[in-house]
Amino acid sequence: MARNRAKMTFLENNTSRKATFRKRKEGLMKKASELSILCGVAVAVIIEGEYSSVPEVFPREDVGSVIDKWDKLSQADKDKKMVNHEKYLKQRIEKAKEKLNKVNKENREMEMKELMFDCLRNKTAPCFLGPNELRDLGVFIDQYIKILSRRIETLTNNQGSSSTSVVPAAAGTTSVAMPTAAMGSSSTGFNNMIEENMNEIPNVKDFDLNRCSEE
Amino acid sequence: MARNRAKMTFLENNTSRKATFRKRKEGLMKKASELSILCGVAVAVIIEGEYSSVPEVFPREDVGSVIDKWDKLSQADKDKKMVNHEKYLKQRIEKAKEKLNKVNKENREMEMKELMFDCLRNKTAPCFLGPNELRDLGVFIDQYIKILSRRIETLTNNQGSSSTSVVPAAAGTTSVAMPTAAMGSSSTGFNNMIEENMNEIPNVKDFDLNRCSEE
DNA sequence: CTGTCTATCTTTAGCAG
DNA sequence: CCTGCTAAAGATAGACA
Repeated sequence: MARNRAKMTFLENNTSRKATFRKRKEGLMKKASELSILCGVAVAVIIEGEYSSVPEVFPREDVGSVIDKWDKLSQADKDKKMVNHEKYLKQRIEKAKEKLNKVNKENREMEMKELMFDCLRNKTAPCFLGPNELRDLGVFIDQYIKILSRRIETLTNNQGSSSTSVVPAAAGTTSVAMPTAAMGSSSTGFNNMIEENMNEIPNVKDFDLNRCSEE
Repeated sequence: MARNRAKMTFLENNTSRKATFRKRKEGLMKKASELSILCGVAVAVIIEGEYSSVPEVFPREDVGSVIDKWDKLSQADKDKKMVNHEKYLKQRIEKAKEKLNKVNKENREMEMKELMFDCLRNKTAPCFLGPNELRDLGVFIDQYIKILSRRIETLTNNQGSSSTSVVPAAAGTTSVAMPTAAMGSSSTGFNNMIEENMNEIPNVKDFDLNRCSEE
């Protein structure tokens, strides 16, 4: 996993597999050692090598004591803890998918936001938008206005004399059915609010899909 | 091990120790998983947590099969493989020390080389050198000249008409007792040779001592 | 094969919500 | 307690000696 990102599959090439085995075994042992030292816990690592007839074993007084404790557990406890590799990987895939969905959602939101502010700047919606996109944009703007309204309400009610410059009470909770049209004639107060928010248009986040395929 | 380098000791702070434990446990499991996949070997990791009553266990069909194989080994094989943590760390320290010595040696050599070429440039030895340093420098230059002579011999004997421009046969194998004096009146041939070598004066290498203290 | 180098990729300590 | 972020340290694949 350097120079060029390798995909996470069995290494067919004999030479490189063995080289990788040696290197990564060292790395794993080191990590185990560090975890053991930093957190004061016993750690045992057993690697059943195709390269060494005898399993490679890591640290801690003797591996036996750690193993013994494992052996003495009830079967129920073992079942609970003994995640096999496939389950482990499935768990990781699930987590990765969740993250992917979340980031995709965030991306969509941000694109919407950018689009919305573009509309405001040009006083019209981009001509490349289809009916579906326009509807989605409308829904998004509705929600956005609601959020802004709620915030305005909170701020005016709780701390009317706050130093934070907030637009008094324009563009209330009215839902905008056809937003692009509505925005073309928005009030001055609303425009001020827009100005303030212009600065915080975030960039579309990136999400590395390879991280999913790797796990 | 980010932002600021932490020393490798038990984490006294309860909160950060637990946080580190969780993070590093995940990391260790991931590494184990990867090693298992890439090299097609069975790997078992058992972590006896102070945070979980039951040991944390990693992958591979069932950990039991890996453990069983370990259990079935002869005591002799076990002793051979069952390096305890202290031994493991001592081994690493040994290796680190060897590396340190090696790098120190290289550094000294390179400093000598630089010094030598400084002498040649200025046609005299730096005034800050004590008798011992001068003697060491003399010894070094002796050796250097010998190496050069040997190379010249090889090249002139084996490929006298080679395209490689090499000084014919100056500054033979004569040992220089007081090198700085001798060099002040060196032959033109030798000076040419020096010119050629000027380009390859290497920088003094660095060696991170922290890497030793950490292990 | 065993060790060394280094450009890249991955892990993680310390913070901020 | 947990989650997410990020700068910095660590790990390592591929090439080479």
